[in-house]
Amino acid sequence: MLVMATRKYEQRLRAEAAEETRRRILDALYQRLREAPAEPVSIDRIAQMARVARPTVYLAFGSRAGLFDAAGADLLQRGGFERMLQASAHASAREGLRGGICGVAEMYAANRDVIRVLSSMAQLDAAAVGGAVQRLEQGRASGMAHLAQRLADQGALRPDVTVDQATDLLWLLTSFESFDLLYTGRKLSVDEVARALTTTAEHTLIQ
Amino acid sequence: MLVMATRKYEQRLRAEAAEETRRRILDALYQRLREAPAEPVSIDRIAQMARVARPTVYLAFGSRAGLFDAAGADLLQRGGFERMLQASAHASAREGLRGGICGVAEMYAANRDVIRVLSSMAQLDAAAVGGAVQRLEQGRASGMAHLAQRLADQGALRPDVTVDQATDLLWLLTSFESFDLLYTGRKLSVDEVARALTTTAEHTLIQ
DNA sequence: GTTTCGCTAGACAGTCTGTATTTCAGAATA
DNA sequence: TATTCTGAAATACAGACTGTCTAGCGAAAC
Repeated sequence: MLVMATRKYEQRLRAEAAEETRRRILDALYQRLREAPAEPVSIDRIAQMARVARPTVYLAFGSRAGLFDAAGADLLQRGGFERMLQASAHASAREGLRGGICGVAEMYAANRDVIRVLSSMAQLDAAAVGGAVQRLEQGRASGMAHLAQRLADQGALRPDVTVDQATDLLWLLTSFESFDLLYTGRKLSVDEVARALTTTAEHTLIQ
Repeated sequence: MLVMATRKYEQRLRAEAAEETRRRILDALYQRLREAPAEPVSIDRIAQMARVARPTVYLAFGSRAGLFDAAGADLLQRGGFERMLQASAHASAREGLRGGICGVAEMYAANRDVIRVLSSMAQLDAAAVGGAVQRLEQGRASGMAHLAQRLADQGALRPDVTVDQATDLLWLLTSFESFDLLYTGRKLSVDEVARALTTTAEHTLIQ
């Protein structure tokens, strides 16, 4: 009791089981958001769907915000964010523009309902989603500034457009909100959305 | 008791008092949203700020959703929605395009924080804001379809742009989300936002 | 003076979050 | 196999919020 001989545990199976519990909870959240994206989400409901006790959710994610934060990070990792950045880093900045817009459109479409809720929650209550959304948007902001600079360096920008102005418009056109206004609001297909956004960017920025 | 002789009441002062109570509550809501746009809103808090008992809010607006619905309607009525529609109905469709975009930008800027919360709430929980946001968006949708048609009729559209495509882009560029991505997200001034959106619309749609 | 009505005050049920406590089953070790 | 550790369940609790109900006050309307 007084002196406890510390053992070294490897806990392979246990860590795996814990990880699998986290996955079940995250998947339950995704499922819930997909089947009812415009309804409030209760932790209790998510726990039931994951066949887990409610306190287990807090054990695994710390808080409600932690759960949504983890969902955002999970999306970032598995949702094709890498592929998107890669597409926008094409040697030709013009090609990078096309690839980047197509990339975000596909990424947004693949997880539309989940991103919809995360975005809106972040707007409504900054603390409610942890930092996941901010991190994603931060990455997008610097990515677009970089792309605008490369367009300028390669002489692709219209002469009456500054790098800052190009960054602003790219920021707008690659946002989830822009995508969703056309995809959900106007019922366009992913391809049609990508085409509309690309055409707009090219007409306004490229000479 | 059994037979109640119904009197005719004029209730001038009383109706005025009731109307003034509604106003106080709405103004308290606006104030709260402006001073803390990214925090959850409790009815109790709003009632205290309006120096009114909590049940009075329910008496005046029926429910939480009713309150937000009324706020949306109030914005529609007083927020310059009329002026905006008027501006986009200029004889020249080209001028209507410019005026419409400037009009929405000013309207959005005047009540940015309130519209921000109403929009996000509508996305997260359709029932939480009544029909106010849907009605506003419905009006904007038909307005933009109308404007696109007039641009086509007056031969102002690029030959490679259909009326539907023009409607889609106008829908995107006149949205609150587009405005706010530039205004709050990129810290542009109202004029700069209006100019960016107008330039984009003209380069992409107008020949 | 009497009636009416907007509003207050207080209490209540129900739902949600977040936390603490106890307990169990099974994995990790010896 | 026996022991120890630990992820998770079960339960209960405090606190905040919504929405509703009651009783009652005070002032306007008659």
